[in-house]
Amino acid sequence: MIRVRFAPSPTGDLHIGGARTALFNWLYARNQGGKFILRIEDTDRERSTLAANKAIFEGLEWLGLDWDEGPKVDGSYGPYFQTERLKIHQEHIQKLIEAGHAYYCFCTPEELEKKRQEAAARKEPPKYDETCRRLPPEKVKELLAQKVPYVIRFKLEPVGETIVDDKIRGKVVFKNEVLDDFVIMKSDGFPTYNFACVVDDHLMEISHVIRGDDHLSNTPRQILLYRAFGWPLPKFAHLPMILGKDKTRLSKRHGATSVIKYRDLGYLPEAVLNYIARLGWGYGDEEIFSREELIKKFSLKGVGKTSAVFDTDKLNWLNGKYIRKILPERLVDLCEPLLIEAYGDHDFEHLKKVVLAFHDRLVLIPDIVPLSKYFFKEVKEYDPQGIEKHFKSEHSRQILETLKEKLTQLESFTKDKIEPVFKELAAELNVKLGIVIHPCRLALTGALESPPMYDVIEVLGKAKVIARLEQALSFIPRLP
RNA sequence: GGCCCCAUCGUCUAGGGGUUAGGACAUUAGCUUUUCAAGCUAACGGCCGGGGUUCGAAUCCCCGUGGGGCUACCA
Repeated sequence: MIRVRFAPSPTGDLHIGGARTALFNWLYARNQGGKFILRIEDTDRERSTLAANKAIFEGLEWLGLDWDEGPKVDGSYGPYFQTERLKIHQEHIQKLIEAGHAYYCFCTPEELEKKRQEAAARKEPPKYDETCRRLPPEKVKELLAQKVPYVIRFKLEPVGETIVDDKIRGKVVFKNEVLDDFVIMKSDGFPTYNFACVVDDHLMEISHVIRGDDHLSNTPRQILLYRAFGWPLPKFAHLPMILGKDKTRLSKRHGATSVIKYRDLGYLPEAVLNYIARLGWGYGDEEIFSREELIKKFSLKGVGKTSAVFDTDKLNWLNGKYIRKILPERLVDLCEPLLIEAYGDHDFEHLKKVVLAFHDRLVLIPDIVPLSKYFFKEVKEYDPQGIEKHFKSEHSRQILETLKEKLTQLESFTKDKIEPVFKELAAELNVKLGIVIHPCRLALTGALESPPMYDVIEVLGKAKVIARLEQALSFIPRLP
């Protein structure tokens, strides 16, 4: 049985990088018919917050990455919050101590920091000097009795090498002598990442550890722990990192990095999902993948080794693609609250027509607000360039005048009835259609660009159209 | 500093000894004679450098360079 997990630490929103890791795990599980497990690594008591927990669930849920076991979903391998597994971790730490694989260390952080600096000054690797590893048992007992704060360190034999057999990178060899006696339990009694991760992955029977590249260097330490326990190794797969424009690790400096922020900016979850799937993964020449296609086509073989730069332009393109694909009702649902917020309550049928007029031209959902302004607000001013081009020309006044008359006479105010009016007028004046349309567009919208003219006229409605033509007609004579 | 990973257009990627090095985003141009988008077409643009191996290297090997990661009582 394939069992994979996403194991974020709740110290902030779900980041793009984390979301991509979650996605690849989820895809692998779904593709292989395995289980996707969510485990919250909250052993950093200082930085973990409840709000961050919620934010992670929210991000995953928005992307539709459902987990088979984890918080809110029972499984038989719980608990899924690491801090609730404290007893389990402590028991395992005791086992290692008893087996002679771990020991108490009473060095203070200050002492360690000092030693590190000294080592750096001597240009030596800042390894732990094993002071406490050599403490006689009586001394240890004494210090424990005196309640001197301590951590537990893993007793690492600095000989031989540890090979990480990675599904993406192949065999990676680490000499054990470059490692040191790392801490497995902090002085607050909580396990460190490397320890808790190993114990939980084993107990939860995780078959594949798929995680970011930044953990590759941690893997030999973890493998040594598996060995000390006598446990079998899971398969490892280290994903390439996601970088910002400047090729450094993606962070707040690069703008929006939290998945939820992308929702708030007006991106569609399927667009974000599609985009991050293509970061580090490819499938021939294909670019657009539905969730189902992603599940069908995903494989670890398709995952590359090179880090990827997050490119907002391409995300935007995808978002536009997906917006054009979604059902009208959904687009209306997405736009309605934004329009109401900007322009107040409006008749739903009218609002619906406005939104659909822009279906082809949105990149981000909130684009609807500025684009549709003239459907909700009066036209207060005209584009200056437009005035020059379309209000000062030979026929502009006559055109608007005639349009007003002809449109006033129209019984039904629909596209198919509106179109002939323009065609006839252009023919009468012997000018191109644009000559008639441009001044009209400016008069009705104040702008140089809009959806197709007849659509705008129909949606605007007769009363507003006539009123705006009159407004323009009284404006033009006042022009210098 | 030590150790580890990585290197194809600006960006995401396909290709893994013999290809005109393919696609996508972005950019530029053209077409859509109602604008702007959308759509379509085209152009621009790349195998980090140096050594090998080979008849032949973007592809395999080594070195260099560049970028990233780890080296915490963070995960």
